[in-house]
Amino acid sequence: MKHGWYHGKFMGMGYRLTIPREAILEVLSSTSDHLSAEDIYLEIHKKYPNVGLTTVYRTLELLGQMGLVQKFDFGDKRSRYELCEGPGRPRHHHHLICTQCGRIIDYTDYIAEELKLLNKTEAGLSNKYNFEIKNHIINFYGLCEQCRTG
Amino acid sequence: MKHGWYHGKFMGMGYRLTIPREAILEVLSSTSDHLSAEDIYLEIHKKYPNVGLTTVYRTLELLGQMGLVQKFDFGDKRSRYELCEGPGRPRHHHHLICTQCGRIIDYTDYIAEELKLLNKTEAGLSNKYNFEIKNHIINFYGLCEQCRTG
DNA sequence: ATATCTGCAAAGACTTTGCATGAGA
DNA sequence: TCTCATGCAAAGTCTTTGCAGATAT
Repeated sequence: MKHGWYHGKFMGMGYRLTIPREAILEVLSSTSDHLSAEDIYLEIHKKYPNVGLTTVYRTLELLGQMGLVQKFDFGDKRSRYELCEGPGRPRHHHHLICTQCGRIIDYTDYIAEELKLLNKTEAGLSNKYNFEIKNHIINFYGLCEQCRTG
Repeated sequence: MKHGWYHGKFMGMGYRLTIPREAILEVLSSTSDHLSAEDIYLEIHKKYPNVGLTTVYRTLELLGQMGLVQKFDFGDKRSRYELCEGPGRPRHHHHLICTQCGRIIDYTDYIAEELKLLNKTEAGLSNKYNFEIKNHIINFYGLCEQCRTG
């Protein structure tokens, strides 16, 4: 088995690098979509038909704990997952979520300024609450172009 | 029936102001906790034992659409709800979420600076994507004081 | 008066758990 | 070898839906 950039991370935490785990990371790496567990399962199923949905859920949970994957709730009722780290990752981004039609727009604008503020905020919050911040989410809710006019 | 600050909003949208709806708004108004649908149901049940959980869900959905209530997902698997508007509302705040123990800390620090950035961002995004922003969420994920040391 | 809202029960959907088998280091 | 990971099936839990009766305006 070839060893990706995440190999060290797994070993370091005492986890095993298995086919399903690599497959899931591959799927997440190769898209910028916001995939649900089932999306991932179906994709993997093409290449590894014997990998079960249960394993996908368990792996996503693990990857979440490892800080490799972030879980999102966009209002449809299934969780969605995105890779946080890794080479070739799209830039840090946030989401515009249409509360009417559920459409999601990724945006990467204003990130530089935002990051400046966030870093400052994070430092202050870490200090005040003794809270170690690993990640953050910013979501904007509203109406997309179509739903505004429609 | 007395008419709260939200009466006009309901009438204006063609909705009826009913006992369960007022009761739910009252419960949400009287706490700064992040209540689940069941929390709200149980609270209301003390005073109005005949109001059903279904109605709570339906009302929260409606209030969400009206922009009065915001729905959150903090990682435990039930949705949680907070009032957005209204008199005596706690200041605009965001959340620190401990990914280990699930503890949630509200914070209101740095909001002024944040708001400045957000307004700028919102203006830019509205313009670029023709997206009408109604609301936003910022969540920080990490480890709380106890879980860091433990 | 009448369109809307509610409550109960049942269904629906996503996610988790139990347990024996299989696989990585 | 030996612990950790997987798959299947079944269970669990939150949330939604159907429908007749009740209610607000």
